[in-house]
Amino acid sequence: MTLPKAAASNPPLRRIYPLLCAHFGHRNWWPGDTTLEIIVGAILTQNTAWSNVEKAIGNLKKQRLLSVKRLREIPVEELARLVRPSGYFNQKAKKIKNFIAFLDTRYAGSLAGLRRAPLERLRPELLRVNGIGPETADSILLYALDKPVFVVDAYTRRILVRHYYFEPDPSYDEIQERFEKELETDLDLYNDFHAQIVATGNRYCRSRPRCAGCPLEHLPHREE
DNA sequence: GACCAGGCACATC
DNA sequence: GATGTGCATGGT
Repeated sequence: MTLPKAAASNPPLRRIYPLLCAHFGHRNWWPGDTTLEIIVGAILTQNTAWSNVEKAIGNLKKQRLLSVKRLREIPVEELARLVRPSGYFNQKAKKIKNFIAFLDTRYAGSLAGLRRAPLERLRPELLRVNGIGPETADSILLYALDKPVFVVDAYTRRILVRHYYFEPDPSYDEIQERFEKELETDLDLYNDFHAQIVATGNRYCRSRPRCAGCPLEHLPHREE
């Protein structure tokens, strides 16, 4: 693996965290109150701005739908209507239903049972649910179920590539493996580090970056 | 009006 | 295995 010379002067990955944390403060993530709300939010936020997800979650809360029982009973068309503001609403309604069906089949509909299962078993199971890919699975595992997996998202990829930690188009697994290898296995660190990355992405490193003031501004970075 | 946002599945080569 | 496409709303 060859990286440009600029990468040589980069601090190790784990040193990025304190830089971000000093800037944004401890984030105390995920934005959601219950296990189920976090799981639903993880599905609804796929390729979607969080502000839109909030509207959809608000609709679900208003209808008291954030329970396994109510989500099991509601017709998928009705669910789609309620999550409409989050975009891809037909697909996302199905995905939520798919998760509930998985929970019913494998864990007798019990979130507590799900939470008790070991990570090594849970991750492959979640990835087999249609509509749950690596990021959604890992968000559920880390933020809803307190399992120590590092979540990789578009911001993670964009920021690390821009600062020469990876060549363009790194794979999900490649990025995740590197974080998990170079960091202590620590739930709170995984939780807050990813939250810091999202804060950085939202504020400074969207597809059209605004680097001025970014806590990583002084690191070597690719142009454009 | 164009572009973008905390993906994923599926078709095709 | 790599690449392309559909899915869709709401903010800038």
